[in-house]
Amino acid sequence: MRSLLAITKALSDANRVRIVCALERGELCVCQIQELLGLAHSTTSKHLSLLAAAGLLDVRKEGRWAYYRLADEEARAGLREVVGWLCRQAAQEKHVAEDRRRLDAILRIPPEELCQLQANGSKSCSSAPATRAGARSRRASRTRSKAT
Amino acid sequence: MRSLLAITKALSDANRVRIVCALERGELCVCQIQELLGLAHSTTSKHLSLLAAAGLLDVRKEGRWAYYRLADEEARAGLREVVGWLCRQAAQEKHVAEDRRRLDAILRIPPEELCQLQANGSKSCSSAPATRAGARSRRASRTRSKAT
DNA sequence: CCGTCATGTCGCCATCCGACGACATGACGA
DNA sequence: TCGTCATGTCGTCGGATGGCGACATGACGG
Repeated sequence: MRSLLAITKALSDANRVRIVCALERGELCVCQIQELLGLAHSTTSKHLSLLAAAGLLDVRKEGRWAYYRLADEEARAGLREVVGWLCRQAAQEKHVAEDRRRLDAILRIPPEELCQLQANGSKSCSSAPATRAGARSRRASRTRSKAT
Repeated sequence: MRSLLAITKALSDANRVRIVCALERGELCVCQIQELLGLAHSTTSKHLSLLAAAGLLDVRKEGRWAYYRLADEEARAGLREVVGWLCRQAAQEKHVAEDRRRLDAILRIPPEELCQLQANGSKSCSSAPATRAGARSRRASRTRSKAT
């Protein structure tokens, strides 16, 4: 009952379901997920830790950055089955469809830019992609140029 | 996100998972589930209501008695898939295996007897089936003889 | 080394949730 | 009709949980 409940409890929160659905499209770094959810980074980190502890997510650390993705070994415990069901159900909810749109916008912003904006206190930079965010980010894109 | 979260939240509690797994063997009346869980009847009733509200259970009222079973229309919303996965995962947990044993014992006690014992304050009559519970229940078994 | 930065952890607070007892409801039997 | 009985509902209470800010950690750049 331990691990089973860990999984069901992990999937019983709206923001965590949003994370899982977002990661179905591929791995994301913490700041991108934070931007998608619109939560404080501490809260985001806690959700990610909880999902990872339940075996649903894997982490890949690269320097100061952390990339989360759906666990590769899902098939082992039959997790892939539930995750697939979850995302299929979620796809019918408008909230998740909205998230897909927002994620598209977020992915167009370089992650370093995201972190800068988040540090500066601007809460929803993804809802204002019209600011030509990419322009100012040329400067900062040295550090992580190798990462996707 | 509404109904999806209702389902995942409903399955995020150990006692509710136990209920779902127990009902995989067939419908049960409230007093039998209450006895299996060892909870107050108000708590049991609340759990059942929550599961039914999420669409996981159906109720069948017969006189003063209420029988709960896994929802027939699960296939419609793809619920059967999750319930199947849940019970398969749960079957590997010793808690649920223990529940199967206890449920066997409970099913050997006439429901009216169960309710009498519960009303008399004896908490775990299923753990003491050696009292020849069936003997005294001959008197009371008129009312519900047609059920089951 | 030292500052900066992305992330993780901790402590706090508001809210949610599961547990219970007490009472309400509706059905059966007298 | 009236008491009894199985179940449902309500109010309450304590613990769990999600949210945040503040601080710790470890990596990069100087």
